[in-house]
Amino acid sequence: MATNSVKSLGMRRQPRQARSQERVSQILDVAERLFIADGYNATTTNAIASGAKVPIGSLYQFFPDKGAIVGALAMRYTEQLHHRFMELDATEMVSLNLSAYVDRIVDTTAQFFTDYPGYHSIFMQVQGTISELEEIENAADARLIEALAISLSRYHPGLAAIDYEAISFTLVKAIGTLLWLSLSQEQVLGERLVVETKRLMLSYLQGYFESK
Amino acid sequence: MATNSVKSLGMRRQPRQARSQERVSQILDVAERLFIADGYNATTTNAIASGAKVPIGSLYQFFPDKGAIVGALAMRYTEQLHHRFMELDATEMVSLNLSAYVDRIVDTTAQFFTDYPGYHSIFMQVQGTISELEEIENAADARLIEALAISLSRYHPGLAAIDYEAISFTLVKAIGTLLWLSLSQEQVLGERLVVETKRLMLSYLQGYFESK
Amino acid sequence: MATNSVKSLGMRRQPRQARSQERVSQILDVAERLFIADGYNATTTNAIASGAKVPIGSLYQFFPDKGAIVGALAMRYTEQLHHRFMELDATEMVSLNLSAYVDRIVDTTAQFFTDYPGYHSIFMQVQGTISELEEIENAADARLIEALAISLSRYHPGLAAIDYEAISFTLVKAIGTLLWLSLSQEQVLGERLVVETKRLMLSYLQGYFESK
Amino acid sequence: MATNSVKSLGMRRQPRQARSQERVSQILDVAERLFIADGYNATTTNAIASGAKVPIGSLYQFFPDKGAIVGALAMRYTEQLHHRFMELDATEMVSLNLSAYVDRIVDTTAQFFTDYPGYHSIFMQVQGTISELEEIENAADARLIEALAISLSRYHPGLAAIDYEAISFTLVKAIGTLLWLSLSQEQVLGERLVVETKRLMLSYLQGYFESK
DNA sequence: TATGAATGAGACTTCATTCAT
DNA sequence: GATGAATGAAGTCTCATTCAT
Repeated sequence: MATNSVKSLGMRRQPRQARSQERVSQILDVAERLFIADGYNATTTNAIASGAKVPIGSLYQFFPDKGAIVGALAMRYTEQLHHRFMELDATEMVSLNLSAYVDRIVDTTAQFFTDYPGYHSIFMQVQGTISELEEIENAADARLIEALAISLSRYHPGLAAIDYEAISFTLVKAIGTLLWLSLSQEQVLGERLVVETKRLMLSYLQGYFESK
Repeated sequence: MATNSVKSLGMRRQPRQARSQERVSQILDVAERLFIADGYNATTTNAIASGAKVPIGSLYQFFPDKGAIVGALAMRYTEQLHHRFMELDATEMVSLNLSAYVDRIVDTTAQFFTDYPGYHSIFMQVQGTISELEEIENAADARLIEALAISLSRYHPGLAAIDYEAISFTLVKAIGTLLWLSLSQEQVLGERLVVETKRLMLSYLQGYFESK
Repeated sequence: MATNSVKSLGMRRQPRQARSQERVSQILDVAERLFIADGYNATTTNAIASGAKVPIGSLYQFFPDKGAIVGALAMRYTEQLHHRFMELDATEMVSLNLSAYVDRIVDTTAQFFTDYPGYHSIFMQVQGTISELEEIENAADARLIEALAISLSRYHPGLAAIDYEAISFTLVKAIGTLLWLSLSQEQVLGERLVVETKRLMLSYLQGYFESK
Repeated sequence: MATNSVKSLGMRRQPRQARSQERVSQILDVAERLFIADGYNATTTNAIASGAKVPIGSLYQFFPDKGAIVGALAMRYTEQLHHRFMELDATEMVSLNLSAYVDRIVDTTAQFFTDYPGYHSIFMQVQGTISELEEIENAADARLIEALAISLSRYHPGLAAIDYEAISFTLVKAIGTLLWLSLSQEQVLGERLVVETKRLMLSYLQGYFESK
């Protein structure tokens, strides 16, 4: 029944023209907003299309199905994450003391969640429902984990690669959860949560870096 | 899986008779399984009913709507959590050294997630979608957080109440996420994740308890 | 499937005991109220039963099905109508002039509709849906029509029986509609409508009675 | 039955293309037939859709819900009524004597009910059940009443506007009921009822017009 | 290529009625 | 006889996706 048998991982057609790219962007923006506001299932593809002022038919020219929209959203987040960490990496992190290093990372991540509130909220909802997502999402986090692992190994060399991986995985997931939660808490608790997140990360890294 | 009693809150009728309680349990067991396997939205009330060998009409005699089923599931988890921590509390935790104390808590939590794999998986999916859930889930976690706060204050007195709260909140959420993730990882990474979780918690608590 | 194959026209079991009669009365009172308020279909038999504080099982011991409740309601109206007209008949109507005679009849009818606002409202909704009703309702109106025919023939003899019938039919239906409508109109229009109803009836009868 | 255009008010989408208009007409025709035959509540939207050979989804593209179908039916009747009375108005009614004038009006109305047997039958059933209907239906009758009031004031000037309104209201409702009933009576009684309706109207108007 | 009307499987839920206790 | 939990057919309406124009 589907004329398109290629289960593309992302989009059906790579938009090459300016207008198309704009449209895809519009669609993703609207989808993100609606997914956050109403939930993934309550958001209809028609609502996304009309919200983005794009004919539903056109939407399906860019995305093979509803899941692909979340997929593309995931890709977009991944790009952003990558971008942010490249920026972070450009600074002279190595010269910082551990506390400052931790601050930088946590603050950057917190900022990311503030800028992209859908990152967690959307993907949590879709967990296990959309098979295509698994790969993308894991990819997104994996990239982040890898970037952190590299940063850690640069900041404090000497551990095994597997250790950097494990530490990075643990931190990315724990920090991600805590900072995401901090957003939905009332002011005071939210801020305290950021402080605790830093303390958690700092203590953890100290255990690895300063135990000799 | 469990034939314990379930407190209402969204339930239409309190099942008083043995047969009814069994049915409700059946429904919840099947619902849990399907929610985990297919996701909340992909799971139909009819599938739950037929899976539990209960007429759909009967299902709706116990639960006003689909959301109430997740609600009841949440309550059931809450009961279990409470139960587990009461058991833990009964042991002489205070006499343990910090490392052993942490081990106990993490292992207990890990066991809980193994026994109730739906705890995280289901609730993450429904985040923000089901309003009635919010309260239940928050209540569930709040209870857990409070229990941990009390345990911590007993184990190592001297901090302000607000600090125990913050530490407990941080730990419950971080540990919850990490242990939940450990379940879906391959053997080796999964086990390593448990180790890291303990290390994370231990370092963090040491920072609070051993800094003088 | 039905253990009771006797499609009784009214009730399943004639309540002989005081408590039963009271219960039937309760049921009909509640049913009337709900039918008017929510409409026939939106009113559930369970709502009627619980409103009347009668177990649903008992309700079905008095009434074979939902339709029978409307049927019984119709019967009750019929009785009342009959009763009212017997009372009216007892007075010395013959001695009144035509205008006073008309006033009496219209006012009595208006009073009846005020006392039993369900009379029209319920039966209109059910038109054609409940076959058993047809007979009852027709019977109800037929009885009224016959009573008016007799009254008219007494008041002004000399016409053929068929004429009294036709006149009475015409009047009962026209007056019924107008007075029923007058109830749902705002004060002023409602009262005017009663006046016009009298005028309509008076003119019509004058055309028959005073044309010589 | 009629392929005329239908004004929105409860319609989801204004059908602009010929095919759509035809579909809407089809839906309304079938709905009318089923509502009359089985009653409003016993008629399912699926039955209407399949009867009209229109997918259920398409039906719901034109009508937001079941009630809107009755609403559209009401609008269609209103259009027809207006049309008929415009035609009647075009003739030289003023030159007729009262008896002929009454004949014209009653015959026209009788013809309308014959052509649109659903007019009364359907709306009586739904009285008070469908809120959106109230406005439409009242509008339909109101338009008819106003048209008659104008006709009366032209035919026999000299009364107050309020009187024409009251007379017209009274006549429209009374005549409507009687002629509608005449349709469901056996031949002889039906014809007699039309005669009586004319007599009723004539006497009533004579009382107003010839009383000096 | 772009559009948006059309499609129909299927979701959730209700409620008249029964019958085991 | 009295009770009310149990039943499941059936109703209304949604929405992801297609395809004729």
